[in-house]
Amino acid sequence: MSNHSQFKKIISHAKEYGYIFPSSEIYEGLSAVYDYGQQGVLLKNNIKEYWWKSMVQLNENIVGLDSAILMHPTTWKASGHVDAFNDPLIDNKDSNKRYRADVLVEDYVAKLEHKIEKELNKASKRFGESFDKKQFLSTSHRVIEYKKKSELIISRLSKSLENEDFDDVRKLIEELEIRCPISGTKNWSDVKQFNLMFGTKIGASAESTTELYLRPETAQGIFVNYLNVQKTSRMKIPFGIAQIGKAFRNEIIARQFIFRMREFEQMEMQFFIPPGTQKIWYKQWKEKRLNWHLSLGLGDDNYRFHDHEKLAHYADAACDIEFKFPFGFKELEGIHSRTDFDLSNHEKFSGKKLKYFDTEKNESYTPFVLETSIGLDRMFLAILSNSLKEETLNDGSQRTVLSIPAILAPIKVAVLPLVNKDGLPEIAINIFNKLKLDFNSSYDHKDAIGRRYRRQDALGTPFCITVDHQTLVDQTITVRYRDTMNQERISLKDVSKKIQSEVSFKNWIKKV
RNA sequence: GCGAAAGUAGCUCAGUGGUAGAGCGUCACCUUGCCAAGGUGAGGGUCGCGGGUUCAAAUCCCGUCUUUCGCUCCA
Repeated sequence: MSNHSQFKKIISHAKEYGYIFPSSEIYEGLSAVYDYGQQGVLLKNNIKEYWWKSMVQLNENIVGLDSAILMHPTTWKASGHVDAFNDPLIDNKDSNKRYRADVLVEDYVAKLEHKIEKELNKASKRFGESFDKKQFLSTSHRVIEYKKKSELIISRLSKSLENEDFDDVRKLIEELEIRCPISGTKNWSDVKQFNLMFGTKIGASAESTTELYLRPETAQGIFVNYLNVQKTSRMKIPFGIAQIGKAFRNEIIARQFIFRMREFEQMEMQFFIPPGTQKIWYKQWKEKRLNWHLSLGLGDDNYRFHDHEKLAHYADAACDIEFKFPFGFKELEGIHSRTDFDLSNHEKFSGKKLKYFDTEKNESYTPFVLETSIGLDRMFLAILSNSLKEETLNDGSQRTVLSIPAILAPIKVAVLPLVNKDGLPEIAINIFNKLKLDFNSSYDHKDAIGRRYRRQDALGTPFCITVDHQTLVDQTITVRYRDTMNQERISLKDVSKKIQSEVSFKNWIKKV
């Protein structure tokens, strides 16, 4: 099956079996927004729980947090998002290429600087040892002209950007006769401001409203609370704060099903460490996080690290754990050494001291931060796309199976009477009523047993318990396994224990 | 945002100007079957939406929305 058709198959399977629906579908949908259905919400919750337990429950020095989506607007100035998430963009109408308008101008200025360098080199060759760089720079007409020009351009650009005068940015590009590197033409569109953050308002009356943003990342809720948590939990550095929550980004193009959405969910852990130790912790968390992924058994070859060369405004080291999606290796989780960028900026903007007093070192400092940030929806997609298989069995028949790792499977067990008579349904319902106290279970008596097995396969249910006539005689049932299709006869009283061992956190995380 | 393709039942799709179809799935009844596709019946669609051309539009034209792919952009 080609990757493309495999991906389409995943999308339709997700809808058909209640995992994911397009948002507001009866109104023709909303671009790049999706809803999680009855199966999807269970899978999603199970992913969250597996992550949460691995972070918070297993680590004495990591605690949780659930901060609000709405935050004080200054938060986003301090975090750098107001600047970094605001790009003036311009399109060339001939090549249909989009550029950052400010980058186009800056490239032009860089060319001027380059010309100055050239003049310098030429002159230095001409004058030999007697060349006085300083004097040349201050006397060469050409150099002075270039310098003046570039200074003028830069000051005009920054002034226009500051005043959000995008017409002038466009005028500047036209006056400088900047051409598109692809088409070579000067046929430019208007400059448009793209704010990657969603704006909203608080307050009911028009006069009293305050402009707010929906958070573009959950991390800042952790940063502004780190001292609250540290003081009330008696945590000592190094310690971490974990959080799962929604974030919003007004992506220009959101695509590829739930891979890039405008509303998405993150699972983040910010780890607070002494300055200078970030390299050690970076390495350690890279390893830990990869092992967490591998524990789910989706295939070791489906993961790889991708180190960032271009770093975000807050990082001094960063990498992704990439997963092999149907459309190629793509980011699943990011591990970033965020330095003290966020905390020291929050100190600056809030005027509040966010220093930690280290009793061992007997000094106070602004902690550095090591971040692990995983896209929950991407994790969901990774599992879904990896699990969906079309098998051809020995007898030539087809089987669609969703081999979701048992610990994450939405429904753990289905209880099925072999036939819908002879008292078998009553026994099966009894078993179901007991099992549902511990597991998400389902009961089904409709259609032939084989078909019911296949139905559960497509839903991703790892275990089926079948009650047959022998159950009446010796109190045994059969457990039928989704992935192997094998059956095993066990005593009725061992059923719960059996399922428990297959889906227990202890047994899964042990595989790390 | 640009370009290409697509949108008809829950899913996959046929239908290319003349009464809206199939397979699978769903529901009911029969069949009591250990790995899909037994029988009978039922339900489900103003053919993405809006406009136009026409005696007549799922079908032709225009616009629009949504999705996939390619470019582009992006923590």
